[in-house]
Formats: sequence, structure tokens, C-alpha cells
Amino acid sequence: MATKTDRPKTPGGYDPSGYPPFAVTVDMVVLTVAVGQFQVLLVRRGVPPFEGMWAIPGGFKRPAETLDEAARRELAQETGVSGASLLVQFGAYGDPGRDPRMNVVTVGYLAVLRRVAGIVAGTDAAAASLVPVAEVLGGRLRLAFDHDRLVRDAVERVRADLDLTGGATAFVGPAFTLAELRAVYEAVWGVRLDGANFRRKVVAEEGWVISTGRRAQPGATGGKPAELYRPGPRWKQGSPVRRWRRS
Amino acid sequence: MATKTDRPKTPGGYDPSGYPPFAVTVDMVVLTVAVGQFQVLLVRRGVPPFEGMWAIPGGFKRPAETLDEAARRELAQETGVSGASLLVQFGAYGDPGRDPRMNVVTVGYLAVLRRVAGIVAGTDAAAASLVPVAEVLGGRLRLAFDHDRLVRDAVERVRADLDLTGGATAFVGPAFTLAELRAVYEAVWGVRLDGANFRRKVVAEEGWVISTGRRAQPGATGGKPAELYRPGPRWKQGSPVRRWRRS
DNA sequence: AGCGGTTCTGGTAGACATGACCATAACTCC
DNA sequence: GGAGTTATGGTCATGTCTACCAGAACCGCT
Repeated sequence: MATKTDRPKTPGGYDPSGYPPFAVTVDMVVLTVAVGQFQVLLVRRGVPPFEGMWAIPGGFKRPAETLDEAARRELAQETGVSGASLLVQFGAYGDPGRDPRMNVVTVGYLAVLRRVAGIVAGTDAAAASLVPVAEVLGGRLRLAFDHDRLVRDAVERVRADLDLTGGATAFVGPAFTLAELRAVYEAVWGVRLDGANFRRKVVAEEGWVISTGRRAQPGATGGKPAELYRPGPRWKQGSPVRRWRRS
Repeated sequence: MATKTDRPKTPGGYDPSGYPPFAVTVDMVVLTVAVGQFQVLLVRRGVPPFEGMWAIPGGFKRPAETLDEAARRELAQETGVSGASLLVQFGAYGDPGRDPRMNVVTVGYLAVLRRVAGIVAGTDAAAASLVPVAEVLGGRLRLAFDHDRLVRDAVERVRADLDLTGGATAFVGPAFTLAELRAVYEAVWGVRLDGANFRRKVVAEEGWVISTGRRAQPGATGGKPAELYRPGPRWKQGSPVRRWRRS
């Protein structure tokens, strides 16, 4: 890239002290499906700026760790969750003035939790709460900084990932019924799927789900007890259910 | 997020001077389809480290500009291209030691060029060249820093975008034949598509391509002259051609 | 036990999409 | 004019999607 050291512009020929430093943070959009609804984890800010507003959890990257490690560490610290079933980066945000105090470039991470039970307000969080993503996407709940945009982008990413990289099983537990899995698609995509057709697609081909032999407890409203499955190896390559129907 | 100012960990309650600064750069994977091959633009490094090795162009983000603006500016400076037909971010890279001199977090951008004609070595580039992406993906050509990984990720991204967000028209000019458009899919995905079936999918539905009435010049080898089209409004929503056949 | 309601599970038929192949038209070069 | 090449349209068998129906297995209630 750079051939002249007197024009510091590229990593090839710059003077490190000649360029302004940035703070690098990692912010996380933590998503889950609870009570049939697509939800996002928010924390309430206790100090200015944006005091009292809702925001997504996040923190500084340290020099000795990778971005992925920083995300994993912050997730544990802020929500008490040690193992997210999915943790992927979805974008970087560096608009000038996005933090009123200094130049901050943040890397957005998308985390998916299977169970809502383990979530607690972290050591630094005044309050933590699950909120339907529709509240944020619909503009009824405004977030601090540019976190509205981060949530919007993360949701779009996970919607695509459900189709492309088969992230659906990240939302459910290690053993699940097909109705639970179907509910994930329905909540995240905001669609309604036929149960019988869904079953066929998933069970017809080998490798999507593996029968455990056990059966789930029927709900309070009754119904035939559903079979319990565990995820097969094929989800890494995609999803049995595609997002768009042509017409 | 943070409620205690004495524990600087989140944007809510930190002491800016308490955290180490990072240099933030923008690196670009410039892709195009030329002579039927999927190609990437590389520049040769003229200074240590990695002197003499091939790398992708890039440069520092300035505090007063957004990441997108930085990418657009660097692209113009390094390759002489003012308007890329596609310019999207695909990932952030911050492994410690990825630059041996200091802490650098880079944001990877994917740029697509329609015509190879306007490319020139920028003011800071020793040499610029188009190289088949297969050379890099196959490991036959090693790049400086972690740029191999950036190229790999960008290629995977554009392959998905061709399907998802319909980026195919970004590779062709404002007026194109269906064979040219088909060549884009074939080069990027590495597949072979039937010309007649391709035509049907694209022309059958309204909104993908709009006939210009004109016809292209037949190639040196002859053949019936193809009709010239311009892109319709529908590419924003997807692609008429899907990537994977089920069986 | 019987009954209505609910969920799971399997079946079927029509609509639709896909891909392979052939045929014809319009151009090149020789 | 003839051989080769590309574009374009047609056909057809096959596979996939979806709406809908039916039976099985459970609930709570009477």
C-alpha cells in the first residue's frame, strides 16, 4: 500500500503518534424468544449522558484480548450468562459524535440466549429487563446513543442468519419439541408456519433433528404430548426452512 | 448500563484516560468480475512490515468522518475510483498483534467495481493489480497482516449478498446483457447456469430488468446480438436467482 | 366414563418452481 | 454460402411448497 513514509496514510507508512486515538468498545444486542415473543435484553443507564434511558450492555475492549473475547467477557459481566449459544459480530459503528464525550468506535455483537432464567443485572447495571423487540423497532422505546440502530441491524442479521446459517437451534434448549423450534421461526420472522409442513421439512431429511425418544409434558391446555428432539449436525450448513416464498 | 463511576467499564461510567487507545483503520476488499473471472484488487507494500507482500488497500479513519466516509475516501485515494457501485462493511478485526507495531482495530469494507478500466495505482501505492480471488482463497498467494482472512470473509459476504440483497447488478454497467449478468453469478458462485432458464427467471417477473431497446455488439466469435437491459428497482429486495438447489 | 377442546402427526392434491434438453434466429469468420 | 457461436423461446419431467383434511393422544370438566 504506502510507498512513501512522508505521507502517513496507510498501515504501511504511518507515524502512530500522528493520528488521533479512538476508544474501542463492544456493545451487545442480546436476543431471546420468551413467551412466544422476540425479546431483547436492555439495561438502564444510571449516569449521564442519557441518564435513565434504556441501552444495550457493553464495555471496553482491552489490548490483550480479541474482539470475540471482549464480547464474551462483557456478556458474562453484564448479564451473568456464561455461555451464549450464539455470539457473532454484526457491524461497527463510528459516527463522529455518537458518544458526546469522545471518539468511540464500537463493534456490535449479537448474542442469543436459550433460557431467560439465568439473566441477572450485572455488577454495573442499575436494572436489566427483557423487552419485546417490536417496542424498539416500532420506535415506541428510544434507546441511548445510536443503540436503536444497533438493535435494528442485529435483528436484521439474526433474521437472515436463521435462514442462512441455521441459527434457530441457538434459541432453544438442548432438547426441544418441533413446536418450540417452529415458534422461534415465527417469532423472529413474524410469520405463521403450518405445523405439519414444518415437521415434514425438518424430519424428512436426515441430520436436522435427532429423536431423543422422550416426550414433553403437554401444556396446561392439553394436546398430544410432543416428541423431544436434539439438534443434528446439519444446522451449521443452513436451515430446512427458507424465509421467502416466491409469490 | 454502568451505575458506578468508580468502576470504569461501560460507556456510562468510564474515565476516558483510563483506557488504552486504539488506532482505527478501514481496509477494503475491492472485487470485480473481469474476463469471466472473480477478481480482487491488491496493492504491493513498499515499507516494513510485510514489505514487498501483497495486501488490500486501506487507511486511517479520521475523527470527523464516519466509517462509511472513510471507506469512500480511501477507495478514491488508493484506486482512483470515485463511485463504487457497492460499498458495505463486512466485519471488524481487532486481534492483539495483528499489526506488530501497535493496537489497531480495522473495519473491513467490501467494494464492488463495475468496470476495471478506471483503476490506477493510488498516490501511495507502489503497484496495484487485479488478482483472481481463487489465488488468495486457495492459499497460493499469501497477503500481509490478516488480510487473507479479510478477503475470505468479504468473498463469503458478497456470495451471500448476491442471493440475499441482490448485489449482482453492482458488478455490471448501467446497461448490460443477460449473459453478462449471468456471468457474474457464475464467477462469484463458481457455478454454471443454463442461459435459457436464467433468462426466464429474470424476465418473467416485472421489475428485475428493463429493456433499453438497444442491442449489444456481438463478440468477435459471433452470435446473435443480445438485448441490452438496465437494472430494475427490484434488486433491493433480493435476487431472482437463488443460490442453493436442495438436492 | 364421556365430551369438547387442543396439540401433535401423517396424508393428499393442486400450484408453483426447477432444471435438462431441443429448436430456431441472428450474427461472426472463412 | 457454410460452419460455428450466441441469444432466445418452448417443452416436459421432476421436485418443492402450501393449504387443507383426518386421526391420535392428551387436557379439564361434567
